[in-house]
Amino acid sequence: MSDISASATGSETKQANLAGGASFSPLYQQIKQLVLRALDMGEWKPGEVIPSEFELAARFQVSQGTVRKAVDELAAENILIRRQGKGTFVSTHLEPNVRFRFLRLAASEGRTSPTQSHVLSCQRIRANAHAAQQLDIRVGESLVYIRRVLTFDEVPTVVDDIYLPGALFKGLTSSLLEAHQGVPLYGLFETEFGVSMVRAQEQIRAVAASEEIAELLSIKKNTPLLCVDRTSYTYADRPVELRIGFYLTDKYYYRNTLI
Amino acid sequence: MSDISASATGSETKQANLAGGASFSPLYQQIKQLVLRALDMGEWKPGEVIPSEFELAARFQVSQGTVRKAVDELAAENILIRRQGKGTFVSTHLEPNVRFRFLRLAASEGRTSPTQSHVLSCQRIRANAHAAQQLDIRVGESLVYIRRVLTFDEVPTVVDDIYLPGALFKGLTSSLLEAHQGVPLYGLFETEFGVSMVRAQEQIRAVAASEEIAELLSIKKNTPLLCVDRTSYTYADRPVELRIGFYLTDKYYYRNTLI
DNA sequence: AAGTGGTCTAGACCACGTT
DNA sequence: ACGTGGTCTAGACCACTTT
Repeated sequence: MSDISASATGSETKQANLAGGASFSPLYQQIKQLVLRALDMGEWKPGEVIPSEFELAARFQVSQGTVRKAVDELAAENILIRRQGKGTFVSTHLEPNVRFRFLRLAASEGRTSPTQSHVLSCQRIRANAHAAQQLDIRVGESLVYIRRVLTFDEVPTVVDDIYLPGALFKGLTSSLLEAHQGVPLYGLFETEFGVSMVRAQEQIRAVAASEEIAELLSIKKNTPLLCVDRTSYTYADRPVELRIGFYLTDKYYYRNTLI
Repeated sequence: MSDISASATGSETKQANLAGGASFSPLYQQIKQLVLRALDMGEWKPGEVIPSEFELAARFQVSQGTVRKAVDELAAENILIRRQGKGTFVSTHLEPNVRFRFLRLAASEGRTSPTQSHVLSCQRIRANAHAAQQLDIRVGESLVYIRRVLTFDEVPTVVDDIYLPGALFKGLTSSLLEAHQGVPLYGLFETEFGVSMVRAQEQIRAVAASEEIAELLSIKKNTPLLCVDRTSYTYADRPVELRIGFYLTDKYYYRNTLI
């Protein structure tokens, strides 16, 4: 990124001819990466305003239009939120409107009443090979393991098994989770641990409910469930969460838009 | 859209103050709608080039930058494809790279070999209440009903039940489908019937395989399957296909990216 | 009134593909 | 050499929010 330095005047074009030689990328992509890096370093926290387009333009020595294009992409990825007249803000999982950004279950009919979350377990374990690979850590390193049940409209509907790198989530305990009842997990991760989930990849299968899961959802063994395998990433595209969810889909369904 | 008429000179701004009064929308959104309308009218067919940005700018009496923004959005929605040096093309389901744009099943391990499609049924039926509502037609109107099985790597994996408005798909018969073996259905719909699927909405559940479906997939009854309920839309956002898919997910999974 | 993002325009040059 | 999309800049005005 060291090629963002010289200033341009008049209509002199500043095409991004990198010094390194290896990879080329347009200026606005470089700006985007710089903004992402600043977000990753915690320079601006979720919910806060970032500097105006002109301030960023001055800081990075480019025109406002170039900053705009970088911010446009980050806004399209829900990482930033523009608010006309007010500024551009860092997205947060605590805002009511994007609270369930990553929960794709919708009701077959009618409303979705307030969701309830019950934590059944929160303990430290050691990473097995699969978790280590997915989370880009070493086998045997510390993990936080959380099991919880989500209840929609009084009906237990989701069992989540969540695995987090212990190094990033020091001090995450049952009592901390209990102390933040009603706060979405991803919101708590943001405020308490400075870890923002920005993107996730899911793999979905149909499975038969095990005895264990069936009991938690008050259903019969072998009831068909969605098994949703999720890996979540931060600003810097590092994987920081592994989550296996079992979704009961008789009253709710997983919705998706293909484009 | 009648407010796209007067020409602007110099730095005189042409903000989109509509005549109708009801709804306002930025110029580039109006251009986008005009392009969509042209696509819907079949002015440019899938695979063809559309006019250059400057030509479109002249046609709609706006600057090239405004056309660019409209085309940008359409390209982001995979409706148009930009090719530097060549032009902007209408997307098609026949291109190898986007052939399986709407099929989200990926292999758990390794490759996905050529998919085989076997049509089991293709007949005219009358729309029931549900289909009529979803497809925005009247109960009792003619539908084309197709049942087919998709086979991946020699393993029957998907059963699709497809419902199409008869009025749009006159002449769609088993023999026509057989005559186009190897061509994806959506590709055939484009070339033979001028119907382009541009967007789709899916609702996913886990279900137990019925006797009937189990037999088609060579599995045991009650095996858990993904049930994927899809409604597909054209350029003008009219629903033109209803599809219920049953996916066997022991070797394949449904993948999804959350942003 | 001042500051922010939102839109629109115009012109320059670059990279790619075709002729 | 030419035409296409891709990038970058600069300046104008609009709409919204806060002071």
